[in-house]
Amino acid sequence: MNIKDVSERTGLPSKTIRYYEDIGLITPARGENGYRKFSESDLHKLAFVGRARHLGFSIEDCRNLLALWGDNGRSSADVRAIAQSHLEQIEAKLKELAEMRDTLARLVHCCAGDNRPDCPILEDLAQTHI
Amino acid sequence: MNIKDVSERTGLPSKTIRYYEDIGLITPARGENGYRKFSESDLHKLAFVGRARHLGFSIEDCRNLLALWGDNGRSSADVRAIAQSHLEQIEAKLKELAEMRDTLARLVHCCAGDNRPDCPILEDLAQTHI
DNA sequence: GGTTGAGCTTCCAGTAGCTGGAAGCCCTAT
DNA sequence: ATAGGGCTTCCAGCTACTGGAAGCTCAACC
Repeated sequence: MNIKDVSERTGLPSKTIRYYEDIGLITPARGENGYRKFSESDLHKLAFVGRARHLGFSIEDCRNLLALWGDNGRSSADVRAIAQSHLEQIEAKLKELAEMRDTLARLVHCCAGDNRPDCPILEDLAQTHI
Repeated sequence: MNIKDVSERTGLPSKTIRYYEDIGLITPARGENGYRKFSESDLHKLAFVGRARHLGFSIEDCRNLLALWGDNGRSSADVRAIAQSHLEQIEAKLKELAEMRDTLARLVHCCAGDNRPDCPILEDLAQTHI
């Protein structure tokens, strides 16, 4: 299968698929013309990575998850540890973003948004604690 | 004032302050020895940017906010538009992250996390919709 | 006066995860 | 034969810094 078909079936852009080969996530075969020839296994790996990325896992996490997926002697604890750690990072990020949202929402709400210069948003940013 | 003092007073790393000069957010004066000489105005601008960044504004937003801050003829509507747009992006990101968290939390919860290979996390990632 | 160490400078490279574009080969259809 | 689309590689750029090397400057100490 050529790259475009793989792209359509996995939903990943061709550029991304080439990139994933570059960094060693997959190693598709090559035809005599130099074209990549993707196997069903390549396809499954790409789809796996696509879903892991969709859940926000880093490429390095994806690499480790792929390896565990292919390792019949794995311990589910290892998988769980990766997911747990990632979950904690997401929760931290969520907290940070929620704080930003609260502050911003308050400021936006307070700002008249008219043609006068007075603006609580700028006032807040300019507050000097130096 | 030298860069380290500015770093301590604003909480921004020296590297970051130099970077902000590089990209034109500030233009501190120079002493005869070539050292940057920061004015109070530079300090306030850096603190302003620091707080805007803390609220997640992009550098380009910061640049625009700085310009509006320094423009007495501004309309608060322009400031509000930047903040509103940023707020919407944060809300979108929050939603995305919350979905990730929900899925991940469910998967992590379902995974035994022992020394057996069976793992609902991998099973979920490997689900073939191709 | 000399030396040492900290602080300052510039410049280059690297981070994450792609993405865009250029130059050029290959394949199929007309 | 030629036109087009698809494939290839390679290089550059995106965000917002950050690390490190090489080298100048300054203040302090002997």
